[in-house]
Amino acid sequence: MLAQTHSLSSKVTSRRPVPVAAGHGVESTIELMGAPMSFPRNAEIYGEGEPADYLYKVVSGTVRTYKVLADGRRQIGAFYMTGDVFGLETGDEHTFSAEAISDAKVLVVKRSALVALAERDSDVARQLWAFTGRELSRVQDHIMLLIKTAQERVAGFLLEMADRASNGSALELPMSRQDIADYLGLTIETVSRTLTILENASAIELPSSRRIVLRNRSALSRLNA
Amino acid sequence: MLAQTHSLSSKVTSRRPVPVAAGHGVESTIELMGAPMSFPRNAEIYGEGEPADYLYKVVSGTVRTYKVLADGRRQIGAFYMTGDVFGLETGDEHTFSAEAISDAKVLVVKRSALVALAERDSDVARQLWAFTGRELSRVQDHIMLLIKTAQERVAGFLLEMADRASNGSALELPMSRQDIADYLGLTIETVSRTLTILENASAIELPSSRRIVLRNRSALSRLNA
DNA sequence: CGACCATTTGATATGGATCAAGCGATGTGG
DNA sequence: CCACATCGCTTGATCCATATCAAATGGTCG
Repeated sequence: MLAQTHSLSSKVTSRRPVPVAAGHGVESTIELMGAPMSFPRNAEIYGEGEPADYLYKVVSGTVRTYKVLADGRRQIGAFYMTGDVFGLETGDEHTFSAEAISDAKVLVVKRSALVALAERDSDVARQLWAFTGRELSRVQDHIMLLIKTAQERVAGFLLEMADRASNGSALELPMSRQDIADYLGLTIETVSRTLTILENASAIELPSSRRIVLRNRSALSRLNA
Repeated sequence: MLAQTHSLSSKVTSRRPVPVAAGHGVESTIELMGAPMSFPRNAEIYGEGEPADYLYKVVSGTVRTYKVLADGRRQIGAFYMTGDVFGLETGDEHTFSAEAISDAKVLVVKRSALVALAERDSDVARQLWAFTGRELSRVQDHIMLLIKTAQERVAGFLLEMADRASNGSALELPMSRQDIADYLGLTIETVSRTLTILENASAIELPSSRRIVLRNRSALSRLNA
């Protein structure tokens, strides 16, 4: 837990009028009800086991969620980028911790407000469900990555990132090798070596360590098994 | 796809009156609306990519869900036992296939019926959401298993099964070593060897291959990291 | 420029996979 | 009722992908 623990109680009462009618989903509701907050690089947004009173939507920057095992192994559950919603739980505690990877702005919404809204507005209810459903299928895909070889994992990771955060075929990674390794269940050395192999196979280019150009997507897809 | 593809259209129109009022959840609704069906050992219940028009609740027996990669590797997503709900999707296709591990009876409910009900009954809506949420946290736990050592995975698996399907410390496994291996991301040989190691460490006893007695849960928990 | 941190590269170790054989339970036909 | 085939499981021997340990390189910031 960092110094930057947020006390939202005041901020969350939105400055703009709360939405009333049905017919529009949570997306806009979050925009309307969300209180903007900023977190510096590596700041904790919430910790595993803390009450899940808020959900979040990334405005800018990138967020990682993770768990640490007793012996220090860390597993990153997901990376969230602009537009992604995270921190929504059906239980009352966060099951992962969340940190800003880079300086990040997020909208923060009180969960109880949305749940109350969902009571009356079945559109909102459906969208809350849909968020959890999307998360579920993301995690299922993640499992399919974790049973593959190192090359397949790294290729899959690059394709996933390209789908989400690329302009054309150039890719600017916000996260470190350690983050990638902990997401893929590999070591930084293996991630680094694998990237070199992919570069030598001219599937990618590495102008700098955080910048990756996908030269041959079909080769990557093939590797992705 | 097996011969036993089910055409439910007729059966699903329930013989008992459809529930009316709010205040009770999906659980009882499934009991009321569900059409009982039986699947023999190894029968397919649904296939990956098929329309997810129904959801299921296990009455007896055990069900596995799985995906197969291009090269034949199979990953089992989950085992569902008596009382468990499976096959509920937020999208319109099943993301995994489902098969009966042993002869199984399930209740089958048309998803559209529940979704329609959820429109009016926020209790039902909340429970649909909760099912997906429970599934999500199961899959997240599964990920945490997959990054561990073989001993930790097997120990974790045994503890999980004990929590769900044991009378006292005796455990009757409905699934084969191959199923366990494909759930844990290991080979059958490694599963078998690991069980032997746990037996030699007197953490468990193996009266027969499908019967396992947990002798020392805290040792298993310790292994579970 | 120099210190620091992230990343890459190299050398070696090892956990689990693979290949292969043996074993025990279950079922079938003679 | 027994011989034998079959199938699932265990055990053994070897191999290999990735981890671990260690050093070199590069990029960033004072």
